[in-house]
Amino acid sequence: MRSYGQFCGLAKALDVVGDRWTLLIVRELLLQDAARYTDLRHGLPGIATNLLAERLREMELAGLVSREQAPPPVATALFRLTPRGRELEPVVRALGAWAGPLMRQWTPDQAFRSRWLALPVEFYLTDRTPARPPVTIQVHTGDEPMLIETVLGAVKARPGSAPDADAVLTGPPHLVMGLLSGRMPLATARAKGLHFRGNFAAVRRLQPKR
Amino acid sequence: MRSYGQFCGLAKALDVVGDRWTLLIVRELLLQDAARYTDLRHGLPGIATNLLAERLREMELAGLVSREQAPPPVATALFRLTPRGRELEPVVRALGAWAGPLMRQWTPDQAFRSRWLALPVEFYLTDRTPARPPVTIQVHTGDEPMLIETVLGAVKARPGSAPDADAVLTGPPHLVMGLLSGRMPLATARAKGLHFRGNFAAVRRLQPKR
DNA sequence: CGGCATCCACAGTGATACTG
DNA sequence: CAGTATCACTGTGGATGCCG
Repeated sequence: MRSYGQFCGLAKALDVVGDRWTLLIVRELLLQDAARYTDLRHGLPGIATNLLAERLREMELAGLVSREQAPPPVATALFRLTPRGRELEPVVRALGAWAGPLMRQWTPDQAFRSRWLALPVEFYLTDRTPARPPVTIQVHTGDEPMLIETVLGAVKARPGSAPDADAVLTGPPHLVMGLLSGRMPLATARAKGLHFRGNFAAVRRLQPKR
Repeated sequence: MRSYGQFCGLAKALDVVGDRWTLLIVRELLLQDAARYTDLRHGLPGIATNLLAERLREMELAGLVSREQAPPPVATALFRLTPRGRELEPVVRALGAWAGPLMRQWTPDQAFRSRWLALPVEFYLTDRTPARPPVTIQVHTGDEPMLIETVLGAVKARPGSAPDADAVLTGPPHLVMGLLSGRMPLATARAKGLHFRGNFAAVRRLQPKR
């Protein structure tokens, strides 16, 4: 991208991360820690492969991303965020928070990956009663099952399944998020097509921060 | 800009503010409150006039900006941020903070506007001893003189001159910021071409937050 | 002068095909 | 799997013109 040529922090930051796709690549690497090229492609539906290659090169040059050759069993390149790249987390967080009101509708033409749930869940949810025994919520939405767990007051999300989860949510992502955030009552979510099974108290443990 | 088509907060936010120049227009309106088209052009060196017009139209449509017809003495359109637009301040702040390390060099080919000082000053500086009488620092750098003042523990910056300022700084912007942030010792700044006059204790009142 | 619209050369983007 | 190559298309920036 052409530089703005302005001596201003915002402009300088955008000179580096303002390119199309760049911050979404940061998102994927915040979520995956180390990712192969193909993992990134899967997490970035819509990206052209040449653009992904070009962005990774630029981001490596800018010191945001490191590329390492994985040991023989894998024998492929792994991409990670450098510490400097990980410092973009507050930027991703701020943009995500701002987008909250834009996330109440979902249409099937919008691509969705289950892992993306982890960002809003970990950034904006907290455990209302951290002293009580931890809970596990199974979520079926998107491309792979996800687990949401309370850990020492925080809420974590990761891909996985737990047959003994306290609650199981199945349905489109905006209903899942509406319910998890406490914004949408269970009855409403159900009426709109969410399937819920288990102990709803486990869901009520979650609460937006602040 | 073409939509990413992803149901993800970050992607949705970038669908709205990811266009080139959009966040810089937000910056100008955070700094100026109400700005005429020409003010915006001056604050956005390098922007093509058709692009500014197009962005303003898009931002109005997205609910970020409002356009009002100023009363007869001015008789021109004034642009403001809507409340929704002003909620982008944390995004601008996060990107600006991330850019900190990129702001230590300045070359004359980089455009600079004195008003831009207000963002780092008000976001990241605080008054070390708020109980003591307020201080005023006059800064000469960029296109117009600026005043930096301590107000109830906060630090404010605005265009203007005060003949009785406690301190006067004259020189290139990176030296001014280096000195104000306390990162650069006075001797170093002077050696590099900053002119300082007055009471240095006034400058030492300022301190990066946290 | 303020507030654009138009035109043009060019750089960035995205779909597809291809390669080691 | 991990890209590179190609190419049509779109967005950008610079210049200029127009109109109240």
